[in-house]
Amino acid sequence: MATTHVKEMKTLTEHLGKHQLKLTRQRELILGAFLRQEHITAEAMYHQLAKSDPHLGLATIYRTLNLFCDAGLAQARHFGSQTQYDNIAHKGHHDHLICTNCQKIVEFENEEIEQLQEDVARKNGFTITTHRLELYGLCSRCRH
Amino acid sequence: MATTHVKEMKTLTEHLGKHQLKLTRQRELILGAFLRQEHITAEAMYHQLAKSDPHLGLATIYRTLNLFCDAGLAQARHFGSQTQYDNIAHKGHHDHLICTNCQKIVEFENEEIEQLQEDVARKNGFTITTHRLELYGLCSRCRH
DNA sequence: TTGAAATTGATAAACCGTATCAATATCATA
DNA sequence: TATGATATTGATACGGTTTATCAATTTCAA
Repeated sequence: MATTHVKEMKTLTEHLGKHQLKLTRQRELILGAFLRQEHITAEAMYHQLAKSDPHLGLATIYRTLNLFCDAGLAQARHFGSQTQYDNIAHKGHHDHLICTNCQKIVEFENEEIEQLQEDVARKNGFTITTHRLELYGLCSRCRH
Repeated sequence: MATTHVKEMKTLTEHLGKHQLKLTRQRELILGAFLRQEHITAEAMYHQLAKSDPHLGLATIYRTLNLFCDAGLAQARHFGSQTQYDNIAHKGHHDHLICTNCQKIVEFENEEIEQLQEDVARKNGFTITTHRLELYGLCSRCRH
């Protein structure tokens, strides 16, 4: 973790410093695990990290993932009854096409749409830091 | 209600007939209230209808809004920790600009973006039934 | 090294939506 | 219109997800 995610680690420590928060073993551990994924739920991470640290509590994972959201490293997305925490770095400019029948997810990128989003934001006096675009429907297989 | 929402009433009764379901006083009442809004939560409707019918149960409202989804009159959308039921008739109006500092939400609609979304979906063999577009950033007041 | 303050783990509680079930309302049929 | 099979309702228990609580522990500035 230490050598591969220097940038994200810096983003986190800067956020911590700015808000009088502390860097803990658990936060480092969770950050390392989080950055390895594109998106994950708190529950999934709980099971995944049980091997590394059997005493790591679920509440700590929720708290930490929410902290990552505050720090701008993660983004919470409510899907069904659960919350997915998206890795901002991995996400980049990928938007999603999601099949509501088989749950298949196709990533896409569209520069024209991004541009129009900027236009909309500017017209309303907003400065965009991130966005989320999800198209729900049926994939070709499930339509039949 | 009776005279203004004839079309939606027909859609509902057709769905009811097709599935051996019955038209009840509660379903009529909830339909009338629902069609007056662009989107609403079950909880909000519960309080809103308490005046018209103090004994109307929350479970009935959930059941009925889900029924409207099945009938194609409504669409459920997970927003924050709650479920918003969108009025299909008003569809296309539920994209959002969200200020990450003050939580202000501005709704917008952009026909060009919608069109491009259709293009992307078609290229990937998808048929879109709904979508979610949220732009996160700072509003003009919070940027300063 | 010290100690004020933040964090943790365990778990209780809150929250949202669904399941259950006896009582009631609907509506096709006679 | 009256009947009765069946769908619906309201009240509430329940289940899953996330947050709040709090004593014990850890962090880190001085």
